[in-house]
Amino acid sequence: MASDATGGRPRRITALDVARRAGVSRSAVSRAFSRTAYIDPGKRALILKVAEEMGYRPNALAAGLMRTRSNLVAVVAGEIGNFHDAALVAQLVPALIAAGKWPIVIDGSVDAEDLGTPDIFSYPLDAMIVRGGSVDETLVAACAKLNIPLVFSGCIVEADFVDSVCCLNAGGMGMAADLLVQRGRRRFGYIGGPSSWASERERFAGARARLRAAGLEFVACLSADYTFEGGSRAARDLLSAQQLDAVICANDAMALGALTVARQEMGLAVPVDLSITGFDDIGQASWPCFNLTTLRNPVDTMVARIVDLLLTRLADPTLPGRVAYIEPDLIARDTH
Amino acid sequence: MASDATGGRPRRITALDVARRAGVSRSAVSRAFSRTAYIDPGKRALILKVAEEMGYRPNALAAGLMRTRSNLVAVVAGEIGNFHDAALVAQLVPALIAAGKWPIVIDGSVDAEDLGTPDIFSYPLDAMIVRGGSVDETLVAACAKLNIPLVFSGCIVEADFVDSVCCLNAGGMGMAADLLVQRGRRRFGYIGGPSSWASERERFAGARARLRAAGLEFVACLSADYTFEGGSRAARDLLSAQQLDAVICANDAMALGALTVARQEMGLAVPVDLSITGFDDIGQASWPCFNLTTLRNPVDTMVARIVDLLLTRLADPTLPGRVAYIEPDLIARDTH
DNA sequence: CTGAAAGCGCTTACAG
DNA sequence: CTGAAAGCGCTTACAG
Repeated sequence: MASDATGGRPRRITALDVARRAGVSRSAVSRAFSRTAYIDPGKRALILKVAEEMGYRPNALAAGLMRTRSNLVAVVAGEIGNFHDAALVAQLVPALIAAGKWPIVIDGSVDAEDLGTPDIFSYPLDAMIVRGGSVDETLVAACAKLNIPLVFSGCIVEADFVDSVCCLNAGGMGMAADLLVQRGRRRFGYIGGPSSWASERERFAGARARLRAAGLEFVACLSADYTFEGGSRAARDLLSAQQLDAVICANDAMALGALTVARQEMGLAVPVDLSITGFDDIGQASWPCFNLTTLRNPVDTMVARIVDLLLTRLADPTLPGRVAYIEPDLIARDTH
Repeated sequence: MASDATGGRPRRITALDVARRAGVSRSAVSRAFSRTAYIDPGKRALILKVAEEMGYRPNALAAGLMRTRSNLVAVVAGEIGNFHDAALVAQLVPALIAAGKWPIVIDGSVDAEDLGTPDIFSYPLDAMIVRGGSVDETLVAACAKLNIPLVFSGCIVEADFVDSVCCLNAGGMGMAADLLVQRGRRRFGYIGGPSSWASERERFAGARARLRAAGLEFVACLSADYTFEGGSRAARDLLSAQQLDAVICANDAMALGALTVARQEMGLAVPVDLSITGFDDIGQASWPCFNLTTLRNPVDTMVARIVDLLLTRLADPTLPGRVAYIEPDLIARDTH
């Protein structure tokens, strides 16, 4: 490795280093690493061999300066502690890499406004993928200004350069409500998330609409934070204040908390005395100790749609904003 | 935004665009965005205003060509589906960003060898952080050749440019074994992970050593895959073949699976008939339906150590390889 | 098929 | 305090 005048970290091997050692021009080295460029096969082999020996790789940062693509994609994982969001990111990462894009993962706490702090928009991103139940207008504005395509997952954004993939929340929750009504439940409680989230409002509206269609209203509604603990607290409050025979929860984590409180603290038999449903079908929902009745919000389909929207938009940036709807499936297990 | 000759995506605004509009040189624009450079305050304000209007940000890729740092750090998240590893990545991401580094997250499946596929080493990474129970020699060799500092979490790597942070696995499992021996257990089973993992071998050895100190040996050992389902299967096999009064599991996910099988399928009362312990103290371990006795492998401490090792090494790349050991805490809940 | 040259967008001595 | 110039490491027309 080449030495460094400052005496610190040795500098990275460059194409010129390889060119000198192999007795060719830097252009030849560049061509040896290019799929499309013309170069004598024997010469290419020699260059690749010397490069391998010296530990040379073309510097993607320098190459990116010439190309129109950086292959860098920012992934904003709003609630990375949330089981379902974590599963999404876990599957999205390999899918992006397989598509030749490197995911720079960011948690929701990063402030897009503050120019003084590290700024992800310093990088010429190919695109940004955002997971979240609500739209961060600052992000959308920044992407618009910088002309960075945006893919939203979790809610629908209306803008020219933005694509969205979104679960049919209302329809899904409607199925849960229908199932419970049909089973004979009449006194419904609801545990939701922050009503600032579009996805939350859709889920609530979907459940309420189907209850109303059956001539029913929620007896009580509480909003929590999409966590097991939040669902536990909400269920404790709800079930001690009201006589209920069904609790519809806006996601699985809260439903599992509610289920645990109902059984262990309230001494209720689920599903004999009480029905509980969730949303997402996270891994834990199918654990035999829970066997939660829920709606599958399929991560694999979601990831496939996101990557598809991303690649087609990169291929044609002039495309109008598109929305991919994802159909949730009712998974009727043992808690309804 | 400037138009593009090719008619495709408009190109990004450059310092020259801003310079022209503001009537200054490109150097001045560059200085306006630099903390250290001298520039007239009024001129800086003007430039920043024009830049803001035009949506300009210095391109980190071009800037990185001149600097010694790219601020890009690769995070290899071996088992991103694993609850404990997922929690680690979830906390590591904001910690790195707060330290001014952007995490490019990679799943373990990415092949470091294959030059044809997308190659993370094309980017001049400041460092690489690897989470895993075993060492990928290919990665270590690649980092050595490219002089990229490496921080390992989950096992110890002996090399000049590599720092490791590692839980005291043997000591932790020893505490679990001691607790159960002291409680009067005599017929021990063990559910471990792949024995190719150093962490797995340490955990097993730690438990066995303390059993032997009490004159005991494991009655039966099985190795699974660190998942709830794997732990369930192993427990089914173990408990139907052997009469056991304690099962030590190498992680929490497997312990929760084993606990569920013991109670629901085998009709065993835990902790009356059988003790079960885990390792990690993942969030689910404290759910009231489990209340698992386990060893806390503290994610926050681990993340703090990783970032600390990273920053000190970047400050002085000549440092010898260091190891930060993390003390696990016995969390005695209700399953022992 | 090849090398010399221009240029990608930035930063940083260098003169002034 | 400022601008013109050199240079970071690469790619890509341009002549040959």
